[in-house]
Amino acid sequence: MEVSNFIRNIIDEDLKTGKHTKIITRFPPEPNAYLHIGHSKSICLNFGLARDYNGVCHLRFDDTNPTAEDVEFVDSIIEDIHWLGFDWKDKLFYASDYYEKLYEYAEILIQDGKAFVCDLTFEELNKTRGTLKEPGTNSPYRDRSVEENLDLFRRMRAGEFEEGSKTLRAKIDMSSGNVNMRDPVIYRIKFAHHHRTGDKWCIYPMYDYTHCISDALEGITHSICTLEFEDHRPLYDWFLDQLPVPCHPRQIEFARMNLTYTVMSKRLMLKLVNEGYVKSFDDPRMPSLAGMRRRGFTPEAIRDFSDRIGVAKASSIVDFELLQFCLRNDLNLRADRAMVVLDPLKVTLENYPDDLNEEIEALNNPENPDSGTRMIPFSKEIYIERDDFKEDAPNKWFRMAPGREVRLKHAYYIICKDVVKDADGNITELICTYDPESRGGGTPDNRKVKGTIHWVSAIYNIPVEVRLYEQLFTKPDPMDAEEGKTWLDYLNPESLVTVNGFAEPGLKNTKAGNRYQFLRLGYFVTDKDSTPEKPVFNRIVTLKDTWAKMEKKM
RNA sequence: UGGGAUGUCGUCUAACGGUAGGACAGCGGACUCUGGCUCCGUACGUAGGGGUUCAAAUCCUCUCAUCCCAGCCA
Repeated sequence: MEVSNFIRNIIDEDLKTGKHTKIITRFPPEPNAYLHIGHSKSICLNFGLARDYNGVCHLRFDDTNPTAEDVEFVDSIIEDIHWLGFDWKDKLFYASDYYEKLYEYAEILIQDGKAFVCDLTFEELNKTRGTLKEPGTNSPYRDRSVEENLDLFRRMRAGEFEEGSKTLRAKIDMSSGNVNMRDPVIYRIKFAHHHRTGDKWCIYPMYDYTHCISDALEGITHSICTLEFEDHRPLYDWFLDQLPVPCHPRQIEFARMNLTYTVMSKRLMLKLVNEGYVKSFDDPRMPSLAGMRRRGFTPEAIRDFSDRIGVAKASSIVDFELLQFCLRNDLNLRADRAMVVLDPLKVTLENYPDDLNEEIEALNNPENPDSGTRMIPFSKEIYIERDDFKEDAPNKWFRMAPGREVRLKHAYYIICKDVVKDADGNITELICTYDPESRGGGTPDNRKVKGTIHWVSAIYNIPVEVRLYEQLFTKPDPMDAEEGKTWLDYLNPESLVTVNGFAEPGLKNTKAGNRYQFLRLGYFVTDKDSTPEKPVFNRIVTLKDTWAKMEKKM
């Protein structure tokens, strides 16, 4: 699809004026958490730009805080981005690759009198920083000599000082309205083991200092980040202006994505897992890419979704319905159909020969002529969906009801003659007749039937477990809680309903990751818990249900 | 008088002084061996006031609303 947005306008202009002849973007995750659907916007944006403009997108891990980061996350992030369909070839970088260069630049800053070693404690520093409305005050260590600063900084690196006892700070302006400019810390002491550099360093550079220089070292042309970094841009530019860096990338901010019925912060996702509201980080209800992957969402649908939501600077919350649309749109063309009954009601065809065993041919996917056909066993006793029968049916109902004729998908027309009930009045069975002339779903007299329902043989079927997933929350914006409530009060108790159903036998050897449309029910994916003895399916998304909508209005 | 940003159909987004367009959702209909898909039709919007201009979503101005910032996190 064609996309137009303010970032592309900027790039078009830069290419037109000759500011750049080629663009380089980057996706810079910190390896301290799993990726979620919100990240996919940034991933699709950065890699998509590189793809469309014939440029390059780097993957760079922003690993400057060893106490939070771990290889576990670099591995999962790499897996997720690849799964989404993007690749960076040999352009895989780590901010930690630049530690030595970053250190050299810091000495330059000191030599130029633009950075100083500060002995203020954490609390003291906070006190002198001022508030949002009041300016801060200069550190008493601000005017140390270049020689002293250099000596102290080198000794910081050498490990002579305790954690927290000293920092290296940029000398900018303690009275700036932008608190980021109030002599920000650029190095802190941490005696921590880094997942890549090991114990080589005991001082680590801060984000603001590291990010802009990393961008410059990699020749990034457009450094695209989210809105909350807008306040940091003056600092980004300040560092690059002070230092002899190879280029000065342009930072551009866009609004991060929010999605209805979803929480996306790392903290909240962690709580959902740790406190058992979901089973794991790849629980199919989680907004993590791992969860969505297990849920059966396709990378194609997520990329399409990314294109459709666009990019802008106004904060927004996207309807989850759009993602569902993208999913159905993609799956409709690709998922083979299958018949599964989740809530069985037995139907006996009284005029069907006792000893007849037929196989019915069925189209795998009417949207895809190449998908071929399969055979489904038919028998005198079958199961239909309990919902598809109504004893007192309204006029507009054209599924099964006493005396009404319906079509069994791919098979025969049947008419309900009798309803069998137990002592409590529950319907236990339907006695029907079938029209042998209607085999394959049509009759010589071209008789029309309004309703077509799905079914499985009551004899030749396999039991399957089906996990019906819905939104994790009942409120579009769970964070917008009423008085006295929290987001956890809006957890949907029915976000997972597990049912045991019956499927056509062909599903026996399904493999994890296979996707299907269970006719009239929705799209499903085989879960990794699946075995040949007991296939397990996750519902990806339901089909649109016009009848349910009509029923609601009645 | 801290600083920074943002306001366009219900939602997301386009327009770069010249017909406010698209998508999802909604509504109505056609088609259909899935009440799916597809197709057709339809309703709905420039936060508010003032100004500049032949012409303003777009430029100026005031107001209002919302979001972000006081980690040795990113």
